[in-house]
Amino acid sequence: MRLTTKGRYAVTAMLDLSINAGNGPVSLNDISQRQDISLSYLEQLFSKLRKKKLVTSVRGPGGGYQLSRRESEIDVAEIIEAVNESLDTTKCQGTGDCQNGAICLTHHLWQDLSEQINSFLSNITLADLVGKSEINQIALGQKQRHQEKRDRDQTTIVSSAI
Amino acid sequence: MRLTTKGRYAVTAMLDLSINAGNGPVSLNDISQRQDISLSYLEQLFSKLRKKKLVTSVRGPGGGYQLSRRESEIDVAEIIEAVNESLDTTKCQGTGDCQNGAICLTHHLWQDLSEQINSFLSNITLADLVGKSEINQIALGQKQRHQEKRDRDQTTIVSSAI
DNA sequence: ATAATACCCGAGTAAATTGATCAGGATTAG
DNA sequence: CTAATCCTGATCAATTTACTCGGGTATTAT
Repeated sequence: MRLTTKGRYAVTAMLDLSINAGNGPVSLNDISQRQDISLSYLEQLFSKLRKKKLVTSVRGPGGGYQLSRRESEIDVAEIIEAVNESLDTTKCQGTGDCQNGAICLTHHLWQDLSEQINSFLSNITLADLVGKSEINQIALGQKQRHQEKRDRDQTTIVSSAI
Repeated sequence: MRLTTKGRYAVTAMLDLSINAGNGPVSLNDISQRQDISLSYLEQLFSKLRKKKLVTSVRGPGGGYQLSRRESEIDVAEIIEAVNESLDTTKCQGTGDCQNGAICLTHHLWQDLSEQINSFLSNITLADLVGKSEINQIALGQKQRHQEKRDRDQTTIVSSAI
């Protein structure tokens, strides 16, 4: 098992998408700024999320990404799996041939752990996360900082045009 | 978080130690053969386990390693942590400064998951694992194959001495 | 039409980690 | 003394991560 920045970024970005939906598609540029994730890296992650049909894309100006299902029907486990991070903790990926063909001493332990992790994460949907007050608090702060940055950039453009 | 062969090997080796204790110290050579783990790699892992006081060592012929506490007082979580695999899944290692100083959108999610994993693994001791019938079955097969290998090696030595 | 916006795609890369090997010491039982 | 065993450190190939770069292509606003 491996749970690194990759899976965390994917979940974070999907959550950002949920929270900031409502005004049409959300661009990766906005997510990149709000969540502090490199744009190119986001593109790679969303390519996988799109292939796994978790999001749909709209090209061109005003375009971006949208959730392809309702928030309540996308759980955290499938987002992590979509970006290729396996939640399985066994050596043999569950097959049971961990020690040259035979089962290893600790196979059952890892299998049980994998089930625990999986049931925990697949029972949490984006809707659950969006419903949490702490998360909305954090998101609010991020939106404000993002808006301020936009304003600054705008000022820069105007002043450089003078 | 990272749960790879390293942590699995450590738990497997400690379990082997529990099962095959009783006739004095267990040598890494035996564990290596029974569990199919490279001897040098085992040495690296046991160096860490010793520093974390989970095992004690006896040098010289007939030497090996022993558990430094009772089986019922060593849990799986501490074995994994002893070999440097953190069970924490947050980006910030729990501090809460995940996004340049501020807390990130998904901090609480990963914190909850980490607690789940930790409480699961720290509630399982070596004694619990040794008590499972499946595990003893597997261990029995490993002991037999190990004994057979010993016999073969012995024959080889004898015949080469002729 | 044209330019701007945004998605799309593949190659490349530094740093870290993993799992392993090798070479040598130190310690102790027989 | 000698063999078994622990102990230590160096080194290594392979893999992965998180990221950058350089180019596309589709769509829309002007």
